[in-house]
Order: sequence, then structure tokens, then C-alpha cells
Amino acid sequence: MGDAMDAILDQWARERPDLDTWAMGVNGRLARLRHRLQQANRTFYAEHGLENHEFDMLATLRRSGAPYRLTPGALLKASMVTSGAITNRIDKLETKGLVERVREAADRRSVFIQLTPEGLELIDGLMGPHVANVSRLLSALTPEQREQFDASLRILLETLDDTSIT
Amino acid sequence: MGDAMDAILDQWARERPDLDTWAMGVNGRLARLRHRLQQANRTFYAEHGLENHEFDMLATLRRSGAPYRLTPGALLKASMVTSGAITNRIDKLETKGLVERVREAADRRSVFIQLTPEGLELIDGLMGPHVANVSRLLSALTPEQREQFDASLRILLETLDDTSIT
DNA sequence: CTTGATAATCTCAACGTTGAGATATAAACA
DNA sequence: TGTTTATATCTCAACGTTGAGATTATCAAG
Repeated sequence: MGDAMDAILDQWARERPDLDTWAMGVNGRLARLRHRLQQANRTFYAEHGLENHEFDMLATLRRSGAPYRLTPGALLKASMVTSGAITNRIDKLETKGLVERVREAADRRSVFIQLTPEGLELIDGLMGPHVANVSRLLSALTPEQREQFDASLRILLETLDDTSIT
Repeated sequence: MGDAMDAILDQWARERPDLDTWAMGVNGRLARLRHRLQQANRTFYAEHGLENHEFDMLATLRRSGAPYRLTPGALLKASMVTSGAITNRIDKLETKGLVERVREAADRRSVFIQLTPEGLELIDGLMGPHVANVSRLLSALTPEQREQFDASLRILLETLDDTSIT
């Protein structure tokens, strides 16, 4: 048995036997696995009327703790997109009534993006099923494999300087 | 030492200790690692005037073997985007003179997208440095860890039905 | 104070992707 | 042969992201 990447690496072995295929394989598998998981998550979120990135933003606000508010700047750092996209996403969630812009900071350049009661209720109800869903998707690994897999991911991220959140 | 995901999971442990964090951690780390690698690859490709997806399409044609041609349909299956994007990407590469549309199939609905001599020379010269670059990015793992990491990725992809290429 | 520099957020034109539909060809079958 | 169904590719309006710049507010220095 093999996955799609095995077939791709077979082609490379035939065409360019000089190339070491290990790194190419990992690079490709990471891309493909990420894509599959994202698709599966999208299906789950859609059942509750949310886009992938909407779930992410609600979850980011939820885990920040009461009163469940962060500035757009903080949401920007917590995401992997640019400022224009953040403004757009906040606008959409505000229209849905799941977050609201609150101006009450000392620094009046700033705004707080805060979960509404509806937003809080939605994300709190979804976290459990979401975790169960992801667990199911990753259930093919043994407990030992899981631990090693996660550890390797952490090692790679640390060397690539992935150290800041907000 | 920890990565960004460790801090995020600490927040969840504080806010929702009922949630099992392992799966969330792997899901987040996969997204982050993929993003980092894509950024690093982008930097490398940009030094040679290529976008990420342009490199991918040239590589797909290259590994298919002489005469380095595939139909848009095959390129579509090999990619993770939709048909409109494929047409657009082919157009761009054709304008750059790296591929050309060749109509000589028995089935006249079909077109071959074929590497030009310039396209072949470019991708062939880039594959070695590309592999070296990705190897460097993943070099923090020991040989044994690499093997286990790759094996786990394959197991997960197989269970998620990632089995077809073109 | 006032000026200049810094910071937070938003704006918007350019660009790429989506995805349903259009177009053209081929295959199946009466 | 004519008709229907299937297949391959392209088209294009709607939508989201990018990223530089505009806007507004704060801070530091004189």
C-alpha cells in the first residue's frame, strides 16, 4: 500500500535518480495532509454555518479568556493572513452578530473585537465536537506514534522560529 | 522551550480543561509547519522568478517523463485547485514561454501542456537546489525521527484516502 | 504647546480562485 | 444517420486576499 506521494516519488526516482526524495516526500505529504484536514474541518464547520477562518477567529477569542476580546492587531498576529483580510473577516463576523467592535480602551486608536453572547455560546458548543472530529481524523496512529509525531512537529517548528502567539 | 502551539494549548487548558488537546495541537502544528515551509519555498522560487504553483506545475510536467506533456485535466487532478485556476496558471506559464499548448491528440477536445526547452532547462536546474533547500529546512530531525515522521504522515494520508495522482 | 515620529486600524485597486455554465468534440445507441 | 449523453477545456462574475497607503490617535522632544 502507498499514498499518492509514493507514486510521485517513484516518478522522480525514474526521471531523476540523483535527487534525494526524503525531503520532497515530507514536504509533499505535509501539504497534502494539511489540505485533507482542512477539507474535513470545512465540512464540519459548514454544518454550523461557519467558514474555516471564522471558527479560528472565534476560537482565538474564546481561548483568550473573559471578557473574550482582542484587538485586530492581536488577531492579526494570531493568524497567517494580512491586515486587509482581518478587517474583512471581522466585518463578516460582526454582521453575523458573533462579535462586536467595542471602543473603550485608553488608547483610542484601538478597538476591541469581542465575542457576543451568541458568539460565545456558539464556539463553546462547537469546541468539543471539533476536538472529537480532529481526533477521529488522526486516530490511525498508535498512542506512541502520536507522541513521536507531535514531538517531531514541535522540533521542526522550533527550528523554524515559530514561537510567538497573542 | 516550546513553540507557539504550546502557548495556545496552555490557554485552552486554562479555559477549557475538559478538552483533550493532543489532536488540536497536531492540527495546529500541521497548519503552521505547512505555512512556514511554503513561505520558505516561496522565497527560494522567487529568486528564480517563479511562484509556488508555477514551480509545482513545471515539476509535475518534468516528472511525467519525456515528452514532458500532460493535459489540463491531468494537471487539475495533480493539483489541489479548481479548473479556472488551472487555466489561469497555464496561461501565465505560456506567456512566460515555459510551457506551450500543443494540439495533436486524436481527441480534439484535448490539449497537451508541454514544457518548452526553456521550461525544461529551468525546472531541471532548480530541482537539485530545491531538494537541498527542503532538506535543510527539515534537518532538525534525526535520521530515525525522519523515518518515523514520514511513516506517520503516510499512515494518516492512507486513512484519509489520498491515493490518486496523475 | 507644537512638531515629528510612531502606532493601530481601515481602505481599496490589483490580482487569483471558485464554481457553475458555455462551447466543442466524442462516444453510445437506436 | 440522428439523437443523446458524456467528456475536455475555457469563460466569467462573485468573492477573498494582498499590501501599500490613508486616516486617526498617541508619544517623545524641544
